Amino acid sequence: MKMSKLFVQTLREFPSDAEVISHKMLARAGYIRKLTSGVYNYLPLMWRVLKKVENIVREEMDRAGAQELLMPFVQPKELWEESGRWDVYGKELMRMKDRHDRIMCLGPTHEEVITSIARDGLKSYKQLPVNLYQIQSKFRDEVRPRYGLLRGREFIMKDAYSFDIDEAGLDKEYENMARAYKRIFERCGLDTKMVQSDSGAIGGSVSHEFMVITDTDAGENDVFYCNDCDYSANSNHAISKLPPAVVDGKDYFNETKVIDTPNTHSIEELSKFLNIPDTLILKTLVYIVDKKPVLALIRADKAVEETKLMNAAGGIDIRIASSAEIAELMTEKGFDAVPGFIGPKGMDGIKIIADETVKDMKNFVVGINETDKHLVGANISDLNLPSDVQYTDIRLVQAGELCPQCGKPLFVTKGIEVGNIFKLGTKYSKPMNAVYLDKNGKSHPYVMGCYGIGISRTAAAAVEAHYDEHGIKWPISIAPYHVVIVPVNIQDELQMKTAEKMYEELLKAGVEVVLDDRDERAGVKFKDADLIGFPYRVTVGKTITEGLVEYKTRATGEVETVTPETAVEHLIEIVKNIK
RNA sequence: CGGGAUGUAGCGCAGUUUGGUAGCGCACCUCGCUUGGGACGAGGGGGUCGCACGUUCGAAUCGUGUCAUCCCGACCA
Repeated sequence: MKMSKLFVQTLREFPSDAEVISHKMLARAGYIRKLTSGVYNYLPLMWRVLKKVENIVREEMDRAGAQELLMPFVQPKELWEESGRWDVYGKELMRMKDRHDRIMCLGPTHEEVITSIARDGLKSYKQLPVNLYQIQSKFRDEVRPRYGLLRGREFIMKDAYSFDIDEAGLDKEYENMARAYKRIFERCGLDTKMVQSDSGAIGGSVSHEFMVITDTDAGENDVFYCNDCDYSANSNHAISKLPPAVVDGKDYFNETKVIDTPNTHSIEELSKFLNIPDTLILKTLVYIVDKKPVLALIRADKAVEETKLMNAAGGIDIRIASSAEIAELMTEKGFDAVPGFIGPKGMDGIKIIADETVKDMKNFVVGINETDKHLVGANISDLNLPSDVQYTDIRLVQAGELCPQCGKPLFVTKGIEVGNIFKLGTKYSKPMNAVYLDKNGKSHPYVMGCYGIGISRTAAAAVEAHYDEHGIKWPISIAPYHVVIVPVNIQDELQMKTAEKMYEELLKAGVEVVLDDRDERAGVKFKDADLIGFPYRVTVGKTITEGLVEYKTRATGEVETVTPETAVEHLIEIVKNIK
């Protein structure tokens, strides 16, 4: 490709609306252009990168035994009603009507469609197992798209779905996919950590996410991990053992009684006022899960993990209640307390979920729905709670708590989720009546798994992982081109001739090469080469009179002076060895 | 959906307070000069000032409304 014809416009400055590195770099270097919020044009350089990522994914999926197909982007409402997700998927599902007023949606994921395909085509146990995948655009109407390609509304995803006769088959395929994923991300130049996670709207029991670890804002997930064993989990799923703490208040309270605690609206104020550790306070939080109030009880030094709470409540939407909603709830129950004094006592009819660690608390302090008062020296039995209180893990893990597997302290870091794998079981096959016949002619629902990789997000994550102040440093496996040849002065006949000769030879050898034939000063070409992120740069300058060119490696900054022939040989060798 | 901010040329911005011919830098076109880290000079093209309504002799500027975009909090590849 001649640079003069390459469709790219680099910018002198970062666009003002870009926040994270990958967005800034990709926009400034002319890879992407925003069309509307969360929706991007992939310009020629970007499209080359995306195709490379796709091809790596394709090769590894095929190698793992999966088969590629392509499903429609537009899907009918009826299919989503079959799985039951039409009513639960929420506003991320972009819904619309066609000209006949039939209700349709844009595919945010394809479990329904693939299950409908499978049930038509997979009738016998002899046909199983099968793993089908596609690489396609998805649309999720995110509440707040941001960070460029990292959280777009329209994005490219590889989604695979496996069908097995039983759990054992699924387990095997799950491991198979986990291995394939590891290879895929390695080939894309990304270090990933496979962590346990919540399975969210996709559903199912077990799931893992592949995280690119980062210390920047681009990592939207908190990942807890252990240095002494292999435990690691997304914060929405992480569990821990707690280090010892004061949970029995017998040294502080010798009887159970209501006392005045004026103006103690926060845990901090309350523990200071009573001069007790906050581990002795039972905190009550009001959440709204699927429009209904839920009380969450937890030791006051700990925070609630909302996803866990939502799952425990069996909901699909959760948020903390507003003070107006709390006031309304108090009125409804005949109380007159403000936040800070809310408690579970007398809240019959409201769903109450307590963190399991609450069971260990004795002689603690708790709100009793009376402003400026608390009950001290209390035990659960004093609260007359309804019998259906759930005790389960709803606690947000904090760094320093202990690993659930080996008991050593946990660490926290941020991660970009580039892929995930789910064990779906029969979540879709059952309601959609997708069954096969076994040896005895008996029908069973398929046992399914699903496996996603964000193609566009993976490319963006690669930029987050490989850049410097001058621009992108693509791993060669996914770089848009392998090398740029820069003749310093295109009016210099020898320079230009040498550059063109190398260009032809590299092209012939299958090296993806750009010749910067623009009539620009060298500085401009160097700046653009760094920004765009060509893994290698060959500069043909004055030293060509001595038969030498400069050979520069973008990733390391290493510069060598070699003959054009050597440079060409090097490059051909390197490209041959790209995995 | 709450809270904050911004909409003026492809990009980055000034002008709005105090209404009066729409500007600057980069990018783009032409010519000259220059050629190893975003040179320089001269000339040029490009904008219904987000949109609508209103106030006014006159609106980028004032008012009302609306839309869009971005940032901070709950979702997910």
